[in-house]
Amino acid sequence: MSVRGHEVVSLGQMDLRYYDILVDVPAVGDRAFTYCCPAEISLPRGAKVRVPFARTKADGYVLGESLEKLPRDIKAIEEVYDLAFLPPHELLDLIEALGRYHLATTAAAWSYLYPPVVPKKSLSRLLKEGWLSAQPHASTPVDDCGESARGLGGKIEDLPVLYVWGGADFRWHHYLRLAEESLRAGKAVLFLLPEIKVLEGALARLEERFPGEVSLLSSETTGLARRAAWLALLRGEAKIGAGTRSAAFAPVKDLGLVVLDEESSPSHKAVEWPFFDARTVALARGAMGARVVFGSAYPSVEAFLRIRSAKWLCVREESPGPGIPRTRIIDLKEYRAGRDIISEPLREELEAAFQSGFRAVLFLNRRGDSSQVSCRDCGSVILCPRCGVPMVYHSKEMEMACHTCGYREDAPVVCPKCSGHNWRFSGVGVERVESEFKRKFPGIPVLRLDQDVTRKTRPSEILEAFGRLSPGCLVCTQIVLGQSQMPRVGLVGVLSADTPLSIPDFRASERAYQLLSNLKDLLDPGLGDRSSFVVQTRNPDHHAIKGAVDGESFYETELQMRRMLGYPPFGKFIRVRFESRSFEKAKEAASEFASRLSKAEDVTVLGPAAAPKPKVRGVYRWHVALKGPDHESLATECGRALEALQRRSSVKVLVDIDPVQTE
DNA sequence: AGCACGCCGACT
DNA sequence: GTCGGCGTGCTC
Repeated sequence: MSVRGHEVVSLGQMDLRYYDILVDVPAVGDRAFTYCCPAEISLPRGAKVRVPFARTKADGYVLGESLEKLPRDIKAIEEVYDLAFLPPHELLDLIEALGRYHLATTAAAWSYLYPPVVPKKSLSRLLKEGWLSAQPHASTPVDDCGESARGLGGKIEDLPVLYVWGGADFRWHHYLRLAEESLRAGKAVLFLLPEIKVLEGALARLEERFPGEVSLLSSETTGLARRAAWLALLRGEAKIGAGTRSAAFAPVKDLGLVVLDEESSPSHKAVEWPFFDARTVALARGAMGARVVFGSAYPSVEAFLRIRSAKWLCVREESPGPGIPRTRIIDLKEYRAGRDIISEPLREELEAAFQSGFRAVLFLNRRGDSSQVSCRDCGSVILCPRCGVPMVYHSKEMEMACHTCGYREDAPVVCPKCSGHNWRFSGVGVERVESEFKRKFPGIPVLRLDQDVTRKTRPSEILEAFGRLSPGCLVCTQIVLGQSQMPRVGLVGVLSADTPLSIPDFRASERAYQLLSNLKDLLDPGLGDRSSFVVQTRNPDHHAIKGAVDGESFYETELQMRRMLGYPPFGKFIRVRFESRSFEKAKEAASEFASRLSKAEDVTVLGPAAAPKPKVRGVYRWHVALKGPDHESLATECGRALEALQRRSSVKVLVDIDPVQTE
């Protein structure tokens, strides 16, 4: 037995044990490697260890004792992470199955079962401190998760859910009622919120009802606090956990209830490999006996279908009834007052609102002044040198900014290509809206809320100032949504509802519907029909726009279209992204993958195409989307095609099962 | 992920 | 002739 270099323990004379270990290095897949450690140290399945791997170190997870001894040098485990954090057996099984579902490695999936900062000890220290006292779950598998769930059993989508459909107060009334019920039965509760802002709001409600009892699992809380919360829930010392996406994995003991709020928020889905979705994780945990509750004011199309087909149980808030805001769709094809973005009918609506002393919100989901600056002489567009997307002009700072990577530079005076100095500014952003508003309503105070303003001022300050205005106007981007301090207003004007519709994504309509509905909810319900919702669009007949204005006709139309095209929830969808520093390589790999799959039965191949962000920080992105009738066959075909694809270290492959956002 | 091994183009 | 490019493969 040779142990090279400056090893901490000399294993030369010792009795050894061998373990099969899954190293958390995506490129090696689920292949196990054998490592050794002193025979006194026994490691249970799922134990997290640090091992030497290639010329570096890697984290790994114990699969079990190795039966066959390899006829070669076997390296020793270097460190062992505190076994107090060992997840229960059933959860390891479940998350392993979830990893397979996502075509991810088991190690990558299991890594989510540990908080980010876990103390670890070297082998020598473990031997000195007396190992056996330090292993709580090693010999006693945790038993309290109801019937042992062998993986996922059936299909994830078929697991039962209670859906709470309504406004925030209505939802939380039910959430808290169900939580109390679960706690009374001695079972723990896990709350999942889409993002940190929403979590803070939820925490206020939770703290009011369960003061001092809520353990925060948010990735924003520091490593140590999160570790303590994690451990308390794992040991059953704490009974209520709350957090964002990654908290869905928290190994809570005796979990009786998982509440996932704002079900339709895309933030529940990770944007990085392996693209886990908190909704899927929550559903999976239902397979271990926890009750799963989803809620939203505007369910996703998938959720709507399951509710309607009675697969999921639903409690729904009664509609508010009288006092519905006046709504108006303005066809921009008719009212195009030159280059102005505030149309004449919208101007009139605003004037009327201001005369009543109301506040108004003008929404446009684009920052800056002009989304594209091009040279009138040679036609060249100013592009980000790193991302290749058009840069946006910000007049106040006289800067060009890349909204993909954040790169900024001074606005050019002369064209770098032809030395011309006649610039064309096209596309409108909120900064242009602000200046146009000032011109049209010189007497009305106006504030702007977007990512650029928030770099210097906190949103809460701006919203507080806005709340004191009467009348007043707030020109804003998406950032207003979910701001807890947002004052209610008498008018909401959507300057263009078309941007979200033009995104090449089958969920574009759904997102536009959600966005418009959420914006409509900024209106003061107390004002009833004195408040108004005004939408400017070039697609006045689009079902997403009509749906947001007159109720939920949206879902029926959208379901029909999705059924016709075989999109979710009527079919399964996988997106595979190919990344490379070389444009050609990324494209080549995507093309080869696509042509390989074009022969497969029951698979529709979309693409290859350059990804919506075709180049990010110097890396080119191509993607291929796959459509098929069920997950099993689609994932199998996808996995097979990827294996057959010749390995190119210069191309990174990222598989996204059930993609939500397309990037 | 790193890092070596190996096979084709510019150069002392 | 060699130096060095990175494409390919391996890591217990």
